[in-house]
Amino acid sequence: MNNEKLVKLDRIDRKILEELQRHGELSNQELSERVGLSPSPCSRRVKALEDAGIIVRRVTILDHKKLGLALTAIILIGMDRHTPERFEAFERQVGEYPEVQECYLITGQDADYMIKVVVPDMDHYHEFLLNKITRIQGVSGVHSSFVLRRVIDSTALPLGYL
Amino acid sequence: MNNEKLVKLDRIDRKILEELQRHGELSNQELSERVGLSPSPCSRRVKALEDAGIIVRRVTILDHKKLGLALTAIILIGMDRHTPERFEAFERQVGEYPEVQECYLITGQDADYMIKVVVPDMDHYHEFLLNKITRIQGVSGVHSSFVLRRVIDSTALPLGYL
DNA sequence: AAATAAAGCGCAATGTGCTTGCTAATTTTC
DNA sequence: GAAAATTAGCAAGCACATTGCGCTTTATTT
Repeated sequence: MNNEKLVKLDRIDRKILEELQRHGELSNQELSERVGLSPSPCSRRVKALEDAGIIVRRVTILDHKKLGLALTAIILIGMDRHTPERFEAFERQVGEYPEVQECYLITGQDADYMIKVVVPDMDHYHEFLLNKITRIQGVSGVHSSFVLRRVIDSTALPLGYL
Repeated sequence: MNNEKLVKLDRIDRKILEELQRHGELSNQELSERVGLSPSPCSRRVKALEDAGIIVRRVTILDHKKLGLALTAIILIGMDRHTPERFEAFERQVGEYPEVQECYLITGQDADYMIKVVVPDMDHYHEFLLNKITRIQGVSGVHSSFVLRRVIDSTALPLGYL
């Protein structure tokens, strides 16, 4: 549970992570075959990776189009004052909105936050922006971009550096 | 496998999706309890949601800091010419780089692509930008921002609109 | 409104896969 | 190079997922 430094990972651990990041549905049996291990040590390694906090959680990815959520927006947001109170209030408020999938505090003179928002269509986006984002105290500048095509949409980390 | 219109989803289906998008590790047994169903119909519903393509895939989320991947960058990229060949070449090339977690073709006059990149540190980022991104044919403008804090980092879709 | 058709739930049983203890082998350390 | 520690593999016990089936509930039709 601590945020301490890197745990030692051998080649098999990396293989396990590589497989699981892309195929979270894999049974332990199939995973063990792919990494060249028998089921029991494979299961133990996965558990160790979970306990070490390297494996954070498992999630299920849904199809937004099939759920009627066709519009994804990237919004760059600037704040009027860079005080902790402003930031805290913004972050607390943004956390209340399920439409916000990602929110990062970023560097750069153009914006303080970058958020990714998923909504059904442009009407809902407009409503979201006006009634939710621009209403938050301290939001001074907003610049919207819309996703035309998802070229890459992954959660996988590059494990080649380890 | 088709991209046809929305399948009808009742309240229980939505509950299942709501649980699974946040807790992909849930056993069918525990899921069934949470949505107020016995295991068998719950399993059948999940399978139906998979077959309908609403459940796309399961993934495992890893801890980047523990893996020594401390730097996340948001890069806005402009292209010199807006021709299909340019776009195709860029997208093909970017797909080769495991550091790129997301890549979206977006609207806006400032940029054509927004990509999210994960690397160990600033040195590696610099190298990545110079040797990989700016080398791609047609890349004319690049603007980098760096993630200072991950306020929200989720893959969950807002299911309240259904 | 009554009857029929359709869809979905729950129970039970079967089969598969996960997990834990233990022994042997491999790797690491001094 | 020897001892100690870590880790793989085997086997067994156990838990869970899944499939068939009868029944209830909902939807449809006349």
